[in-house]
Amino acid sequence: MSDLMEMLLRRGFLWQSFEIYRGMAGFFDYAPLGNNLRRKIENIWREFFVIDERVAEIDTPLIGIEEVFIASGHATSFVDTAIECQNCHRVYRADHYIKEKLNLEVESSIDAIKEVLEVYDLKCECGGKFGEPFPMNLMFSTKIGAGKGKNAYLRPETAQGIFIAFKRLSNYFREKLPFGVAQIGRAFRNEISPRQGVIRLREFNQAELEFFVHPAEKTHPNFREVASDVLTLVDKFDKTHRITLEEAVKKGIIANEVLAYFIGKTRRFLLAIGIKDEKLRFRQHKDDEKAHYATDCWDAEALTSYGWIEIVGIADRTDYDLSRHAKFSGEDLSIFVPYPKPISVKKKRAIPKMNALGPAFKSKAKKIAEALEKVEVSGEEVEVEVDGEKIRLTRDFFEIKEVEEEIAGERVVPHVIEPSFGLDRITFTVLEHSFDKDVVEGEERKVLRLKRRLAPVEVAVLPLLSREPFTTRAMEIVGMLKKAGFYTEYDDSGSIGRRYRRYDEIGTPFCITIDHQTFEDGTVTIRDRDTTGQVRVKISDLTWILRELLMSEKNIEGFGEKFR
RNA sequence: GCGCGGAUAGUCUAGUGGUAGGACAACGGCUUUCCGAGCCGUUAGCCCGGGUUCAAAUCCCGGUCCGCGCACCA
Repeated sequence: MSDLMEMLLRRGFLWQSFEIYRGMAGFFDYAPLGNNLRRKIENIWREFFVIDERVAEIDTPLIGIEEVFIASGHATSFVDTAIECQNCHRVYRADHYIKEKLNLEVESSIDAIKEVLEVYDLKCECGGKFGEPFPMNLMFSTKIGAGKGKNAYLRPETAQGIFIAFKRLSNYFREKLPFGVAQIGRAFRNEISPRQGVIRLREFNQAELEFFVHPAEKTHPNFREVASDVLTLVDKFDKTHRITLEEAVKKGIIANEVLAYFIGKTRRFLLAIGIKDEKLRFRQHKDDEKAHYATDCWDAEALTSYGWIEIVGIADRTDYDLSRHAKFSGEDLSIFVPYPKPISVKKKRAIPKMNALGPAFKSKAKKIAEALEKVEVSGEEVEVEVDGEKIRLTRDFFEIKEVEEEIAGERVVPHVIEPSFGLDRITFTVLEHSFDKDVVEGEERKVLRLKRRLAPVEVAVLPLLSREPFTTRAMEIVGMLKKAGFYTEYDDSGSIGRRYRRYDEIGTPFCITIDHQTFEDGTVTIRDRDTTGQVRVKISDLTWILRELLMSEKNIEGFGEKFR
């Protein structure tokens, strides 16, 4: 086990779930410190992707009814049929293997695969025979209600809850594009063999933003803010670019400005929580790598002890999801977009002659007339559809009149740009990029150089001596700091040096020490985790000084007299 | 899922069939006090199930979990 993993376990960042029942792969508990860290990361994410944008956050059920995932495509592309070679035991996704070997599109059902295997006598590359095809269901299924119940799945991504609520959401945003909807929550994938600790989980935390834009206007009002940021891009041809976002869009490396904007914003967010720029890159998906819904997709990848791992996916999902849900639900999920100026067009319209229609069509005449008024006329005859019946009408039944019509706008199905964050991987990457060792007074120390804002314990209060009156005074200060809202710990166990190390290890940025001088002039010292330097400040100033220090990365030396 | 290796206290680890030991950590006490000091004490462990054996942490089988390789990761 790495030094970091050992510390995370021992000090209470991450624990294996179900440990007393011997555990289960793919599940982790967020222990007290890890839980606090992840929550703080989530809150900074909110600042970047909700508060700072035209974005609202919602929370939808973790359980989704079957219809949702049939429409979204997960029920077919997520529940794959697998085949295993009985000789070399390699497992393939059956439809992929058949496509590759036979160039045959095949339905991913067990029966269809079985038939293809028999008819074409398909063998493994090693020459071995395949066993019975079996389902490889990546969604957890369940039933809602008693008895037979209704088929349902635990959501494999948070996004679908947003698409489903689209009508309400577009109304909430007063039908004006662009807008975005965010959701932070759990998602579930029944991975075949999760490995690599928290990198691949069966239950994981996502922060997703669905940003809806006009398909013809993939621009973002704040693009200028990030346009000149320089970053590392690896395109789908594996070519590495070190360029500004503006250039990347201009050269067509990134398909559009919204995508580029969120790539830039994502990078700024990741840097703000302490991920190292030199260990961060954005990699474009190759054409065969993309999900079933995406046209262009960029992953933020971080360099960790597991190599480069995907921590954020930024995809242009186009109108795939909204169109699918529109089709499967029968609801109109488009949005009316007015033109800057109404366009006037000349059209030939049919004016129904009721005195001819009436006698000829009796009770249907009214409906025919209504249908007739809606169609555009091109020739001498016109066809209308009434109650599923097609009726041809000659000029005897209508007159033609040229009219000028104003068209105020059009209905469009928005495209969606989706930055999707894997919070567990991000939290882990932050820990890895923050974990450090240095030497203090000739001794190696472990120190977690978290951004101050992220520290799970923000301040530790330490009486220099573990006896009166130091302890009581220290506990009073703890009470004061807790009331002020700081995550505060009190600790009088062991020598002062030992205690400093304890808090260095978990990334606590500041230690307050109560010493002899405290009782002479009402001051204490603040010790900085990274420099181990100390300044002496008045107890009455402690709250505002800590608040200011924690919100920034300012040097403590500006806040008091240097002590050591 | 397959193959190889592993699992002993909170953590790290010694222990080749016969009394499970240490270090660090934690906790209590004494002492000391501004960078993992010292002394005394306490808590605490053989992954689970089965088998072989008079006797299993140790050998065998199965499972679980962890690591690595292959596969999978829409």
